[in-house]
Amino acid sequence: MSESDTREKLLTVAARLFHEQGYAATGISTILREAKVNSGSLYYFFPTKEALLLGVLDQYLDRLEPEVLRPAFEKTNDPIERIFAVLGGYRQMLQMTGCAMGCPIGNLALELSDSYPGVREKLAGLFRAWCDGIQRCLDEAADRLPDHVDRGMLAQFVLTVMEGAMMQARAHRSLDPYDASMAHLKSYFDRLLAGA
Amino acid sequence: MSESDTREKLLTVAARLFHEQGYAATGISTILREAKVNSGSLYYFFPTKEALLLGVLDQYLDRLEPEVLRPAFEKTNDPIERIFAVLGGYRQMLQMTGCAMGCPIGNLALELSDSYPGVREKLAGLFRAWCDGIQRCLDEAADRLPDHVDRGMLAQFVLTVMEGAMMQARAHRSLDPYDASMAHLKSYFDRLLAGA
DNA sequence: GTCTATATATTGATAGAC
DNA sequence: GTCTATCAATATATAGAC
Repeated sequence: MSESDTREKLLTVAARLFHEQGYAATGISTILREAKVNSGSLYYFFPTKEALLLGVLDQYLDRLEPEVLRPAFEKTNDPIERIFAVLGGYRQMLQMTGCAMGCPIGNLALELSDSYPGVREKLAGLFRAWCDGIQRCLDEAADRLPDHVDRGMLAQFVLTVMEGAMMQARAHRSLDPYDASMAHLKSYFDRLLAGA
Repeated sequence: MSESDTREKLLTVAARLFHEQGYAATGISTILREAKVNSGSLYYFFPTKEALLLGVLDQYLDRLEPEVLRPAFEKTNDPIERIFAVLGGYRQMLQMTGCAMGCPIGNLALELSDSYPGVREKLAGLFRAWCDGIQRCLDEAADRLPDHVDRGMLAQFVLTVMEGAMMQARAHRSLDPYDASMAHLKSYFDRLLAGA
């Protein structure tokens, strides 16, 4: 196994465990066991557990465009439908995990925004990048939206609804709250687009 | 100090620390030190750390009506304004903590929905109770809302937006995302109320 | 870069006197 | 109900040979 394979494997396993169990609840020893890597190797690449987390967050940023946004955008050419295609992707993730796991970024944001400043900044950067993707869609649909709408703020609202909806779906172990919130978001968009 | 004073103090300190640091990141020893209580006393009242958490959640449910809903409802008689008064209360909490702490229930929901079944159910119960409070307002305003609106789902949407907005405020350490999302929620309500 | 062995602190929880 | 002392397990991290 090449050097960077080990690094990648550690990032993959750590990302999965942080997502499944949370950061604090995931022990280094569990990561080592599941990645089949020894302690010395992990600490060769990542001096601390926090550094490993930062690596995981960097990886999420790298994968946002190719694995989250682009696949959804490819489903349709209508910019507003593209936004709801992204939201549909998260619904699929909920469905596949029985509404157990939620958004990996959102989970970490509420678990440890405060604890580590560097982590908080990276999480904020991830949210900003996600919103940028949504805003690109909104900008494309600018002529269909009322003039007074701040498209950056509207993108932020879309993220807000998505994260809140995933939280509710997870807490209730049901897609219903997610679908209900998506329906209202859709209704809001319909009204915005109609009353331009 | 009377027996139940000790229990109350443990619940108060544990609630604060779980809110500030998260559940997994909060050690029993820290709770004992800050509550000035000895190990034996804690385990007399709560057989495990999880039981202590369940106690904290029970306390949150007890205090929802008197400390969250009623104070907000007393600020105005208009049922829709009452909803936004509740949301304003959370804004105040964000402001007082420099956007550091977020919603105690939401934080716990994303940290440990999956880990402990009993905990997840109590969290879901808390969310349901909160939504019930909002729905009472919506029911009062039923004649001003379009007939097709499911008021339970709309209450759920209000919670979704509130939780998502608190997450964003915390991640960005700024009230702006919270205010932006509240403005959009208000705009949605205005459109619903106008187009009844 | 990887290996094994280990250090040190802290974790949640218990025992038994009072 | 509260106290002190302590347990066994686990935590993150390190040392040093290979």
